[in-house]
Amino acid sequence: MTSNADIARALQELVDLLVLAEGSKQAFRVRAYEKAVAAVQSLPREAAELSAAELERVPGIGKSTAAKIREYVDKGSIARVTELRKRFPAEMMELMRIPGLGPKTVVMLRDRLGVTSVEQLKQAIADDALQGLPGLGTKSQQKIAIAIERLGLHGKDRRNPIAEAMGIASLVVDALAALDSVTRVQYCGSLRRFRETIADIDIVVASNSPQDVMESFISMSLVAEVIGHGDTKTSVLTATGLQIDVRVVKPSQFGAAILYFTGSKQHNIELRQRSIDQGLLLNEYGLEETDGGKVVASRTEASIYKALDLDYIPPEMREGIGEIEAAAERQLPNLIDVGDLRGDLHVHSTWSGDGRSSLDDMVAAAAGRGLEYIAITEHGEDLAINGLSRDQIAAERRELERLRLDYPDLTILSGSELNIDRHGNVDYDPDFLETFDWCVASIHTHFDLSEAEQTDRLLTAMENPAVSAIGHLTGRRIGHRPGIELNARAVFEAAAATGTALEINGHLHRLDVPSDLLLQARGIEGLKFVISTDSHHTSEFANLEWGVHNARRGWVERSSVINTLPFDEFLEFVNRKRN
DNA sequence: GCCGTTTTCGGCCCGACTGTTTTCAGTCG
Repeated sequence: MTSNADIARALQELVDLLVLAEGSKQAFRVRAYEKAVAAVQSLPREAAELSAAELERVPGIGKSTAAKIREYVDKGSIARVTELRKRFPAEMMELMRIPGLGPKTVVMLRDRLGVTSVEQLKQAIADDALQGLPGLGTKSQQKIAIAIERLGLHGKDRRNPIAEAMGIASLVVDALAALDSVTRVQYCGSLRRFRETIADIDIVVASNSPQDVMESFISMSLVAEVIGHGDTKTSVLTATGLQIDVRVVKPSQFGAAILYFTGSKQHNIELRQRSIDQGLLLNEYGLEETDGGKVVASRTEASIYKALDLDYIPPEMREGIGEIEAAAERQLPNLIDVGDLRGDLHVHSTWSGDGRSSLDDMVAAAAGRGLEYIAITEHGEDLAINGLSRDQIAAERRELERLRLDYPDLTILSGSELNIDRHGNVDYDPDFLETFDWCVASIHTHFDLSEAEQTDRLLTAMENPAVSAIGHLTGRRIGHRPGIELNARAVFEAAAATGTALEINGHLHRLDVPSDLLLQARGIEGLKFVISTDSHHTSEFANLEWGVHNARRGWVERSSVINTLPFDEFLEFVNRKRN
């Protein structure tokens, strides 16, 4: 069946083509289809199973888009797209990837110079043919030449794994926060919304001395090149081509500024529309009355949402997929905070071949974080090199006995991270499996099976009474390895039916279950999650926070996360499946 | 193209920066 992701991709191509046809990203038709893409992506049902009439009832999808979705599902292509492809072939679309080149310029280059590919554009620049064209001078020609050289390094569609971006953002935030003239600093953009890949880093600074801030920023050693430098806004590139934008505002405008720079674009548009409807104007400096300009709110994000008669919407949810309507109706999900988590059920130590902190250190770190219970889950014996034999597990359990005496306030479970083989079987035998308090089962091999095979092996693993949770569901490594193919809905329904929790792995390289799949899991009765760190080092208990961010992005309710429960209730969940 | 308890037509978010301009178009977020 055609997946929602497939349909969204097809519509996105239509969006990209229409930008050229309409001459602007802001064209209403472009924006309408853009909205439809987001609607399909966040649809909790399979769009392919809906009739045109049903599709039209989805907000953001009208008569024309509904027909195109049906056309794509039924015929595998959209006539309008095929027609536009002839006008704007793929090579020409490539030109749109060059930073600084927009639809107007791309079309003009074709009409005036016959340029329809990057190679032809390079030749035209070599021939000095660009300058003199309307709106283009020597500088434009130079900038385009440089941008072509860097294409791929930091083009418009370059995206960086969140783990890399988070590290760099933290460096800059810490450096700017240390300045005397700075009162607040916050990274914003897709990083704050906790998207898994980040195009560039946006940082907002509250200060009355913007010049000081900008000078400190551009003198940082990680800055390789300054690409834009104004009174309040500076853009730079790092040596690896990652773009960082710093914007300075007055402390009284900080809330409005971080709201604006956190986005998403669609969320901002909807907030501003709502403002207009209430006779207000919203920009990055504040929310003010349209007539008179009296500022209604600006210092904090919360005050702006309140002034717009909305519940506070956390950054992770600001994607323009219905969160504003939900906030208006007081129907936002009851989201989870990191402080709600009482336990971590996926922890390794050096007993596992890939662990990097000792068992004693891991337990001490967990206790230090104030956790009430943890499961030590070394790799199962089937994982070559890293896994533990039965004898090793017996030996480690003796260590656990000693540690339980040392940490009376921490319940320490003897667990395992089992390996799901290609047929859905796991390590050890049923009798030995019963001796564990908690087992999470994960896929570590055979990433290239078909969707049906992957789904089957997961379903088989979930039927095993010893398997209390499925670890890092898709097995993806963000930016490095895609996840396995799987029928997500079938897996979610089986997890709910068998009483198997799905792990939300908080490792920044994983964030797995991915948030887009979590959105699809909304409304499945009885489905439970466990937010885990997959710690291999004491520092990685911080992954609990990342896991929570990812869960919030997926609108996961606190009540569906089992490690928010007091230990005895958590144990009830485990035993319900075992008995 | 989508949407609507004041609209089925006429709206549709807002501003910074750059390079080309002598007041603005294009791009970007």
